[in-house]
Amino acid sequence: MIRVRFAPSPTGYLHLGNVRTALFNYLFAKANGGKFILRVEDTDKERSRKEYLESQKEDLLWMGLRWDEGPEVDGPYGPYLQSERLEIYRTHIQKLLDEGKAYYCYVTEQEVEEMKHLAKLERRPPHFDNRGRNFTQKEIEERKTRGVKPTVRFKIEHPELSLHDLVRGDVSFNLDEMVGDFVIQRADGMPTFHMAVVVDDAFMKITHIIRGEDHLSNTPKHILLQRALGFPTPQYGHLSLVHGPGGEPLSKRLSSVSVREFRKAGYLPYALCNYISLLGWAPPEGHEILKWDELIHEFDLMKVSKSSSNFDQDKLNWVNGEHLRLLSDQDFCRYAMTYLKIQGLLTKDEDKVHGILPIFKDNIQRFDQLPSRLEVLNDEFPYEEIHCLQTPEGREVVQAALEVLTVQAAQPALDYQAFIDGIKPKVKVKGKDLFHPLRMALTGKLNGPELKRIFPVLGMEKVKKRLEQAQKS
RNA sequence: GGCGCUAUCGUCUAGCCUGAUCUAGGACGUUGCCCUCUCAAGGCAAAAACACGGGUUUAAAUCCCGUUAGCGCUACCA
Repeated sequence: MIRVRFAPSPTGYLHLGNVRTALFNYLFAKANGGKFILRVEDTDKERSRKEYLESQKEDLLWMGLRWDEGPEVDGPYGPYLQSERLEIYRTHIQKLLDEGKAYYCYVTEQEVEEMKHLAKLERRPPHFDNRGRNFTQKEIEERKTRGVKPTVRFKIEHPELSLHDLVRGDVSFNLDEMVGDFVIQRADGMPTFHMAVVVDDAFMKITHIIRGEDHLSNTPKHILLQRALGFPTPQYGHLSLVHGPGGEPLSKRLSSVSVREFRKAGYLPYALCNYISLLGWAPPEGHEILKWDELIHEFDLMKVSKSSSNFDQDKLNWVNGEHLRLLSDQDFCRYAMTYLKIQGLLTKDEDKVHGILPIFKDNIQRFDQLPSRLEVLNDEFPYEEIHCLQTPEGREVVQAALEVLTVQAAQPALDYQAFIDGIKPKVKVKGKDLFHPLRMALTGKLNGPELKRIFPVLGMEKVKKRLEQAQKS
């Protein structure tokens, strides 16, 4: 049974890079009949915040990435918040201590800083020199009386290590050149990330660890820890990082790529997933627009690119537009209404909005373009471009349209084709010069759905009123 | 600085492992044309890339070495 996890720390909002990792985990699990687990890495008391945790869960759910085990869902290996698992880490740290694989280190944080500083000056690799390993009993006593609180460090004994990474292939490390003995328990008694991850992944029976490339250099530490504790080593897959449009690394500060912003902008969640999947991966058949089920079926972790990629808003917009067009009118309305309601943008009569929504389907890429489109329903609206109404030709068109209306007034329903056919012989212009003033007069905009479709929803009375309004401009 | 990772059109990528089928394919974007009595949507077409330098080979985008550039890690953050 394949078991994967997504393990965010609640120190900010989820962004494109985070959810890509989550998505790839999810897709990998689902394609293989496995389980997707959510674990919260909140051992950093300073930076972890409850509101971030809530927003992260909310965003994940919105994306459609429902976890099989985790907060609120539970499962056989909980709890799923690291802050509630402290006892488990403690016993394992004790075990390492008892077996001499780790030791209390009385070197202060300040000393470590100095060491690093000095190393930098001397142009040496700035890593810990393991001095705490060899303190005499006297030195330790002396430091204890000074009030020094010890950390626990893991002894690195076998620094040579290589692994086969699911996405990167064979990778090898020599820890001697990278780091010294590393901290597994802080002076305040809290476990560090390395300790917690290793213990949790083992206890939660994680088989595949799919995470960002930023963890690649941590992996040897984790493997060493697993060996020392007698845990199996899971399969690793390190995903390349996603960068911003300019090639700069994505950071939590860039709110423009946070899931919340995408949600606000009116993207379809699975369109977003579809786009994200395209970052570093290409569907074998070349069809890039994939429905949720197809995505699960086609996605292949082994085919994910090793190099990092840049986020491209234009392509996301295109993907979303394509998905919008794939929707039935009914579904389009449902999604659109939900969006408008949640974002508090539904300021007009619900039935009216509902009735007109489908005509915009071919015309928008995201739902946040809807409010502007819906202005057609207003009794008054600004003209986006008044110029075409003020030219002699423009006035002629409006005038002619009004004349046709009075002639047709006797008829029960306004017929679009008859309306246009009526106007044509009365004016010299045609094509663009004919339709632009009409569109402007009726909708106030340069573009939008076909006039043919706008016409019936407006009705005779409104059309007439608008033309008269345009005449005055 | 050390260690690790990466390198194909502006962007996302196919091809690389298993050299010849690559005058390098697709998609977004861009430009042009068509469709429609308008914009958009749709259709068609064009411009656009193997980072650089050395090898190996009859033959290299593909294998090897080096250079350059970017990124990551180098925390008592995760």
